[in-house]
Amino acid sequence: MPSSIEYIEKLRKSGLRPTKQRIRICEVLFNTNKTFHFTINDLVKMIEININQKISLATVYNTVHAFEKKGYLKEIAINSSQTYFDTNTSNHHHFFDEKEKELIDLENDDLDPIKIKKTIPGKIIKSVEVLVKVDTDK
Amino acid sequence: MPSSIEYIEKLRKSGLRPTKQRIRICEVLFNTNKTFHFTINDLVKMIEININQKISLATVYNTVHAFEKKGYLKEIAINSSQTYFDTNTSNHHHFFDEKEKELIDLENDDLDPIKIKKTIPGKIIKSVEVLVKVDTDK
DNA sequence: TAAATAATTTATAAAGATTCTAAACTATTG
DNA sequence: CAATAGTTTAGAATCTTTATAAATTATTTA
Repeated sequence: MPSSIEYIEKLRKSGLRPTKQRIRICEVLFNTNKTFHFTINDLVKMIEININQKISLATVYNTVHAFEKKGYLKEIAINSSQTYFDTNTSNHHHFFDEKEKELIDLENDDLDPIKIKKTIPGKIIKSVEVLVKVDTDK
Repeated sequence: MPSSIEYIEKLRKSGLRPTKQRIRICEVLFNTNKTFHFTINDLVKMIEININQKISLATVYNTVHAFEKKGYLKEIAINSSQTYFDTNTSNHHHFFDEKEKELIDLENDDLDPIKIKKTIPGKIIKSVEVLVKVDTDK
C-alpha cells in the first residue's frame, strides 16, 4: 500500500503535478493489492465515500484520462452507456456479465495466445482485446 | 440483390410488420453482396442519399435494434462515441483503425480459434469478440 | 370490405455521459 | 516572492440514445 509520498513521486516522474486531487484519486485507485474495474460513476462514488474533499466531476474525467495516457489505467472496449477502466494494466482480457454489467478478468493463462495473421499496410497493432460476453444460464 | 418482396417476406417471417420504412432500410443495408460496418449516423446519411422519403431518427434506431434482435445485424463492441453495427453476422472479428474510426473485418482464417479455458458458474458465453486496435505506423 | 385492434412511426422532449469554457486557484520556476 | 504554466472548478454545451404520446398504418376479425 503505497503512501502519499510515493504517489507524489510517481506523478512528478510522469510529468503530472501532484495536486491534492490527483493524490486522492491515486489513493482510491491504487491503495490495494487487488486491481479492479470501474466507471467514472463508480469512481465518483468511491471518492465520496473515501475522501473528505469534493473533487469536481471534470477533474475526475481529466485525471482518469491523464492516468490512462500515462499507462496507469486501461480503458476497456465494451458497448455500454458508460466507459469502463481497469487498474490492471497488464496484458489480459475480459468477461462482461451482461446481467450484472460487471467485468471479470480473463487471465492470459485462460486463453491461448492470439496470433493475428493479417496485417494492414501502414498500420501497427496498438492492442488486442478479447471480450467474452456472458449471461445467466437458463 | 433481393427485391422488396423478399424483404417483405423476411420481415413477416420474423414477426416484424413490413412497413415502408423497414423495407427501405433493408434496401440500404442488404442490397449489396458486400457486408459493411456503420453507425446510426452513417445509416441516416445513406438513407438521405438513397431514399425519396424521410425516415425519423427514432425509427432508424428502432429498426436497427429490431434487426439486431432478429440477428440481421451485429453490434460491435468498441469504445467510441457512436455504436457500430455490422451487416456481416457471421462469426468474425475486427480491426479498428483509430485514425480513420473505421472497422475492418478479420476473417476467421486470420486468427486461430479462441478457446476460453475459464468458466463462470451459472453463466453461459453469449459471444467472443476480438478487437484489434491499429493506428498509423510512424 | 369495414371496423376494431395492435403495431409502428413520428417529432420532440428527456436523459445520460462526456467535453468544453473561462475564471479562479495552485504548484513550480527563476 | 513574483511570474508562469498547469490544474481545478462549476456550469454550459454537445452528442448519442431512449422515452413519450399522439397520429398513422398494417393486420385481424366479423
